[in-house]
Amino acid sequence: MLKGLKAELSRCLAAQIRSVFNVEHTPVVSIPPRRALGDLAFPAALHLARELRKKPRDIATELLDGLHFPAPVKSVRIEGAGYLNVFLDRSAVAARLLGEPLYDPSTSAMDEAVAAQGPNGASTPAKVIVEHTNINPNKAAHIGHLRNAVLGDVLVRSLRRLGHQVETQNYIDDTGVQVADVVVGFIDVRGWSLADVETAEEPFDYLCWDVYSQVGQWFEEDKERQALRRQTLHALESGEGERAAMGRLVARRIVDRHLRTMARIGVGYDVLTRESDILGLDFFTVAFEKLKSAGAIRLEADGKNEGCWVMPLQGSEEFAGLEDPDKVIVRSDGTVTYVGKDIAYQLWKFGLLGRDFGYRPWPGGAPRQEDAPVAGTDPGEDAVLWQTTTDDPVREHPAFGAGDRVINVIDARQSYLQRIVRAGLEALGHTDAAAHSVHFAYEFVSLSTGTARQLGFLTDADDQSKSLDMSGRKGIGVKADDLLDQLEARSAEQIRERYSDLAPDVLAARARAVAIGALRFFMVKATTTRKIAFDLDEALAFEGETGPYLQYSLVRERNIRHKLDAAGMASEVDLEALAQLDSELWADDLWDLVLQAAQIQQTVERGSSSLELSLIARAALDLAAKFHHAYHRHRILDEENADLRSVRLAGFQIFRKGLIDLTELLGVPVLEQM
RNA sequence: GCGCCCGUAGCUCAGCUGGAUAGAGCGACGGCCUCCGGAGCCGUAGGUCAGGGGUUCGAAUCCCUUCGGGCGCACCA
Repeated sequence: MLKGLKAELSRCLAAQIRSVFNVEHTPVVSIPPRRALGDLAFPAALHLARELRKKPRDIATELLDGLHFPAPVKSVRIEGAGYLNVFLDRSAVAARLLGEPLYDPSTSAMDEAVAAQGPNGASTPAKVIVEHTNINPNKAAHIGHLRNAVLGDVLVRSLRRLGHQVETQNYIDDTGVQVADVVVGFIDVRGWSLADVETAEEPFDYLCWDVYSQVGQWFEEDKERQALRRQTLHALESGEGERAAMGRLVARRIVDRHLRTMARIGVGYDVLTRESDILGLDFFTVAFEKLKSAGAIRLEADGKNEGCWVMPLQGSEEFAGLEDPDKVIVRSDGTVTYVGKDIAYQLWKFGLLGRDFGYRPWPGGAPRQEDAPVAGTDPGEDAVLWQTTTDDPVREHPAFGAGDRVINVIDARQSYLQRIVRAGLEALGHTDAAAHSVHFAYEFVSLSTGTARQLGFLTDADDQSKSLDMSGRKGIGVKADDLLDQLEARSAEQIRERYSDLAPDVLAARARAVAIGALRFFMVKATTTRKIAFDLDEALAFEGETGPYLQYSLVRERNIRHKLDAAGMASEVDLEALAQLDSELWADDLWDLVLQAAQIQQTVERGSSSLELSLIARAALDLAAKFHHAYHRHRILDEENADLRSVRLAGFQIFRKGLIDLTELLGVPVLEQM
């Protein structure tokens, strides 16, 4: 909302700098730390000090002489070291903010470089592909997977809000070792038939969680047994026989569970891409030919990689200092490594492979979210969730892949592999695609020592100084659904304390909304470069910097409007009348609330372009905190001065508009009551 | 060994491209419901921003270095 005004004033000041000093400078705009110093600040004089060899304050003085800013600027003053600070007509600005949309597309920082290279020219928005979740379909989702899914989902929401065309993909590695191990677990360890697995009771993902850690131990007991893993892996890749059928069954049932878990928190996808289809449609064969003819890979005749096709990396500075300057793409036994498959997949994502998947709707459709508390996530009854397929593709389907930019949400431990995939694109001459391949790297989630001990993963004898890494193989971790269940139970308990006579379904729906808000906010709040030591007590807290804190602020705001309506008073301000009110009516702390809300577009732009989504969470927190503060200091219902009531109501309306937007991006449900 | 990330209050962390008196939350202590719901608000205590150098009018922020911690550097994904 504020962005247009800032740009306008910035241009104005740039013209003044040009006429006074004859230099080109694009002034930045900030907000002073205290309202007494002004509403906007231009540190231009400080930035020009070196170039002009003058004291900042002297530069500011020269600039101020003859400087004219248009309305709604009321005055300009020099403050501090040489800031040019602007004071605004608060009522006029507030009226303008309420009348305008929160996002101004004309000032949106659309990625023009990418848009211009799009197949349809710069007029269409660039297509961004975001891949996230990507859980191995062999066990229940745990809290580490939740971090991935929530970050990916918030990124998707933010990009869409800024006007980008986004396609959300969830990659299903249904032919990997992890699925193979569970197949071995069912067939060789437990002696189950296909029918046994088909009819196994829910929760199937919980069952597999145990089978997977069981088979891990079983392999440990006798290393010879690992031959079964290799045998199963080959079966999965060829797609033939009972083991392959078992693998398909396990993957289908597990993916179904994962989709339900994610639907619970309002996370959905456009298309599920399956590794088995990448193999079945010979994507790698195509990529392999391209790599060979581009000279990007070579067959090793001797040495430790004898018989392998390798991609040399030593030419690139990025990989300088590596012990082994070559990366194996095709193993000596002829099978393809993960990186090889991923290069083929990445080529498809950019539309550079020259081959496409077949598609069909996911059986049963996209899982619905119960009560749909997360805004904008209910896919609707007729919504189709697409999956890739080799056998039975349908003719009519949306166009998938062929993005202008690709963002892969994968934890930071895989940075090296992501860089090799990018190097592969470069080696094929696709410099643009390589430049637009983004690895959204976040640090992984471990368990705090307290929580690890609480759950019995650590004993008092263990090293208590560091957190415990989760491990599916060892069965160490907190299942996503367990955490959600606990959150729901905890919030139901708290709601019951406040409202003892709620109908069970109303109580359950509210408890779900609070639980989702707490969980999603928790996952986005942390900086992505910081490892989360997951602590159950902290995650279950509903006070302080939490999702429920945001939700509660909106409940309070709603209550004011309800009371105003009940008292026969206006619960919305008249914008024209508001614009005429005296700026002095706005207390500084109330005005802070407005300024914070007015910066949302820039926060979301900065958050999504830097992939630091915690900025969005922090902005929401800051906004809610300012509201709670103003709520206590500036009452509306018992205020006798009608102008003061208007100004306060306007401030709260701007707050609501802003925080509702941020909660939608974060996927934190908004409640009427809690 | 090489590369990336981290080191800020008792604990968990914010501090954006260097800029106006280092901020939150939790925990501790003390206040505030005859109410616009206390999942909230206000206050007190608590910090040589790991150490050392450098660049600058100005450094928690940029550069170098030392010391701690984490992750990665497979014919596993």
